[in-house]
Amino acid sequence: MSELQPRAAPAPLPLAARSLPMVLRTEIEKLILRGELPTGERLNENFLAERFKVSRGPVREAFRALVEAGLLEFVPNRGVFVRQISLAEAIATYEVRAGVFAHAGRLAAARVQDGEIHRLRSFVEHMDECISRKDGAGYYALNLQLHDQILFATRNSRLITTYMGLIKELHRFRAKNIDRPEHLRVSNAEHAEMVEAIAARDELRAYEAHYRHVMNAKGRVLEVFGKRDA
Amino acid sequence: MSELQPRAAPAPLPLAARSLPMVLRTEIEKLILRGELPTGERLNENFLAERFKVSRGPVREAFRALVEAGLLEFVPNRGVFVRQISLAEAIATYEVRAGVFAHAGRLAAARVQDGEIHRLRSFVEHMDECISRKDGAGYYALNLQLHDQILFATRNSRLITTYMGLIKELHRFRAKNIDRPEHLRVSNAEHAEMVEAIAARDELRAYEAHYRHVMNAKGRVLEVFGKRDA
DNA sequence: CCGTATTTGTCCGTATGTATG
DNA sequence: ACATACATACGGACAAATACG
Repeated sequence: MSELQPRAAPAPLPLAARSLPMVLRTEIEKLILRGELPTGERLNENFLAERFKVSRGPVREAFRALVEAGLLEFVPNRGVFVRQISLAEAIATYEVRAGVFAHAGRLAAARVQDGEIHRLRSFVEHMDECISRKDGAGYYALNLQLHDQILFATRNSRLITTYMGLIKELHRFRAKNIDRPEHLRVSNAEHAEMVEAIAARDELRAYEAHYRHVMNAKGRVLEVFGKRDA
Repeated sequence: MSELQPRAAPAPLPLAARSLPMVLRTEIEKLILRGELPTGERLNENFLAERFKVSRGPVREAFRALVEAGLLEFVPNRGVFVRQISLAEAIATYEVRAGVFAHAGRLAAARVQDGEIHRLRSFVEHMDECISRKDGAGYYALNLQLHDQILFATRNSRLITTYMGLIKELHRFRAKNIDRPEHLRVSNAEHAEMVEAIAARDELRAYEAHYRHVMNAKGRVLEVFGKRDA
């Protein structure tokens, strides 16, 4: 065990405790979600294997997982591509997301704890302040936290993973309307209604509020992408 | 030949992307869903590779996909196991399924076509006849078709894949209460309400009817499995 | 249209880690 | 507890398919 170093690992990758394919799966997912791998781009097995200093086997296994997750597309004998989701597919996915998130709102209304209500309301207030300050990045970050807090209030981890899976597929269509203050005001008004419905523990009202919130977001995406994409 | 694509992304979408790992993924999934591979069982790479007359590489890739789909569980340096979903996890998944299926009912009510309504009603009638005949297998088959028909009426393929993914995870808890006629009568009464709500194109009524149907199924599962599983 | 280079698909060997007597 | 047997983990080699000049 002294000088023998089977995998001394110059390690450009954060060697997690998990297996190599799992680490690669996570790392490649990050590259996709951050947009460093453009949609439609083909992923070269050799290139990624060399970049992560591993062989092609683990890379291929990571690919299979990401295909199943809907982030990559597989074409036999040609390779995998960063999934180029069409506007029609995005609309369909937004609809599913609306149903899931509306359900999350319903469950949150049924199960939210008193302390959480205060946190939810403070998120909305701080987001209003971000709008006044024209702090789009701050709004975006708080927006993610608010949604996470609502999901957490459902006490249903399977619901959370389902929702997250849908979100990831839509990465290409997200955060494009940060710089539209009028959208932000409308969006945060919806947040306020969602939170108050949860606070009132009114399940159906929360369901409807969350449903409309995502469906309106779908409409805003259509405005932005509707003309130039099919 | 008109214009060529610049970078040739997912070119001609191969309707059946058949590669060896994909075939194996499907075959192993069938084995799991049919119960030929008991839950909790460890899957030996060599055994499966020899059984399908391939090497271990494609088998491992198929494993990764099925892990991502939630059908297998992965333990580093030990292998993959047929996922042993706990009752608590099953309850959580049933809740998600309820939200998704309720949403399907809502969309179906909004988009169903006249011809489909007749088919939906005839399914319910034939299922009633199956109950009278004590034909559990026939009821089960029609039940699947009814659910498929409702999902199809949503015109949202992403919703269908999401729902199917949830169903597969619950395979272990399904079709256990076929031999309970009293459950069947209740279940089909719920079907009738679902179909009539869709026929009336009443979105919220359809939402509630479908929601209750799955939640009641969750309750019936709890009755059967509640005592002996945690 | 053909030949060449590149990439994917598959298989196998070796090392490491785990279970077991 | 130790040694042995066995399964997984990863890398690498060869074959097949595709892309390109």
